[in-house]
Amino acid sequence: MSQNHARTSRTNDLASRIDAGFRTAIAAALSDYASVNSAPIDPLIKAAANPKFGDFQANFAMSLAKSLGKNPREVAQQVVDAAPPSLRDLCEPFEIAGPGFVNIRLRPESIANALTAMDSATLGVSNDNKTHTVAVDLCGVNVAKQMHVGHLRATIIGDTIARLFERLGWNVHRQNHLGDWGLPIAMTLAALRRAKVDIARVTLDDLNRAYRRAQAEGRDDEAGLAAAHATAVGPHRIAELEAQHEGAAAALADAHDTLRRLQSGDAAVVADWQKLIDVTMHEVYETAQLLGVDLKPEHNRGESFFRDRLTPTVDAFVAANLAVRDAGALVVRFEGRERPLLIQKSDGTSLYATTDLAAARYRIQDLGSELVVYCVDARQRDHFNDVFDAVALIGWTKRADGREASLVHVPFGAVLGSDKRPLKTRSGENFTLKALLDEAIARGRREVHARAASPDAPTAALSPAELDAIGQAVGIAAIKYADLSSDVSRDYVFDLDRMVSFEGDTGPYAQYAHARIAGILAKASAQGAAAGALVIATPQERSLALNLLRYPGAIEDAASQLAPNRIAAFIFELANTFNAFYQACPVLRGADESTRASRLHLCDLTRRVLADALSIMAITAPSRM
RNA sequence: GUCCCGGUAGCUCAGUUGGAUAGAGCAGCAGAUUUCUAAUCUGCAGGUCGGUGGUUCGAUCCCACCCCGGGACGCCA
Repeated sequence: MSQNHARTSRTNDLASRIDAGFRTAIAAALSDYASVNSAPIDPLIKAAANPKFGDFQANFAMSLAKSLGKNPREVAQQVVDAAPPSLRDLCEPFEIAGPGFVNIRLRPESIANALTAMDSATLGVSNDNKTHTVAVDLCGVNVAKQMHVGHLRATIIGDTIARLFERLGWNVHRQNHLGDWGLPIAMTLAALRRAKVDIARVTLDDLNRAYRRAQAEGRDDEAGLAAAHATAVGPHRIAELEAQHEGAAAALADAHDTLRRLQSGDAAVVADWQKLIDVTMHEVYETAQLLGVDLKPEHNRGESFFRDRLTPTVDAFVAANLAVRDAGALVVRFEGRERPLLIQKSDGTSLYATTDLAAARYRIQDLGSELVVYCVDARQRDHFNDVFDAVALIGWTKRADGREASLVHVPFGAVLGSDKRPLKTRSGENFTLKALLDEAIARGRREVHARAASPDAPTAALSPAELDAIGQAVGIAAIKYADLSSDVSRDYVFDLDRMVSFEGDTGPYAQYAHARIAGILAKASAQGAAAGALVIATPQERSLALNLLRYPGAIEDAASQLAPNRIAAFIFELANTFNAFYQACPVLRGADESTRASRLHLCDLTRRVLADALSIMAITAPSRM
């Protein structure tokens, strides 16, 4: 995947100030030479590969020296000598090492000052004040179908990306592309109406069964019939299959008729269809709430929303000479690609690509998005590749203000069982999301209750209901963190034992670090101890402070790369460095007053950054656990 | 057959426009605890970065070919 999908205004953090300082130094040092290159030279500032090399390193000298035909260490020295005071004041004297690396070590005062500057409501994260707009396609449930693990990913990855941009001050449009139109819905609807079921009173589970039954009924058993003839089974069996075939044909005809009435606005059918959606969405919203996901009716932009835009979409491609007839269907062809994009079936009706094209146009030209993010299963990679190319071909990536929007698919991998096959129940069915979450919550509660049983546990005095609430937060965090903490495009094996573990790179580990800090802060508050001026003295304080300072950059990187795992990696690093600090640096006992005040300040900042980062993934951070 | 995605420690995975000795977690081993919550911390051990060539001062990263695994391929979404 290509890198920067979103341009965010870069924070004025330490790394940026070092970067700016070196740019100035390079320009000054190089003014001696005839301009080698008109482009500004990137000082290539990185976090140091190893603590013994300092905090940051600048890697510009090697490649630059080559183009100048000079010795890299000399070039590095010349640049270092030209460092402006703004840069020199920040750092200890520079060291030139190896082939020409510049090692940069921050002065403790610089760290304390930068951290003090970061201590605000924004925590140093930039805010674009709604000058950018993004649309995020998420969730994408199908009406009358139970949510399964695939929807878990489309929902929480989408929600995290949406929250990430909200945190950066973007205008965010959540788009729930419901499967609420077309033949599958009509089949279920027809079956329910035939059975005279009161649709408003059924559960999603009932609907799910009706959906599957309708699918099975509607399956045209031509293949079975042909096989029966070929393998010479008895006439009785063939008659049975023929009857089934006729039944299927009748069900299908009924479904088509229902679809026609739905599409032409038949009031009774439309009313039942709406009930079907209501029942489905009621449970979807419940699940979303359980997951902490911001998903509401106003985010619905399902297939039905685009129904009147389908014909104009097809017409536009025909008018632009971008679609051609092929075997009765309309296809868009691409240069250098065998695979075409079907935008109209030979019976004249449209299909999913048509809706996606209409939706892309809506998101860019009606909503004004400069970026449209699709959180959809990786198996639809080719499909979106084609759709995006088609949108570009017809020029719909151009926004009202003339700027180009980009469309990006964030493909996510499958959730696998321990057999490395897509997760299934014992009976071979897809796991419903609800079943999965119930199990995780039960596990979280078990862990929390077990620990509260110890008399000196901080949770010992809590009521069972309070412990249940914490346990639920732990269980949900376990699942969400596991899902979001590795590159989302990859498959992962669902292993509840690992996820719910309080050790290692897990949600509960992060929550635990937060609870530990909250415990100290509560105690400090009870003792009347207050945070004060920061003093960075020990290696653990330094490490914690530097990690805190990385927060704004981590958030910006996560956004520009649409990579939730970057947030998780930051959280894990921070929780780790905090725990090391906790071990080595007593806050409330055995420390003089100024040390205590400084460490309390570090604790307070760490807690807020941790809670803020977790909130972007919509993971709750309990104060006790 | 065409195209897409992946292959890094026993297992699960990071690796941010090519940079110093490839990093974590789990599992294993050795330590630390009358705890500001040990759900923790410190240390040890663990690698032909799928393979072979190429580009480069320098490659897990870029290019070519090959091997293995997964996926998608016109009227489902």
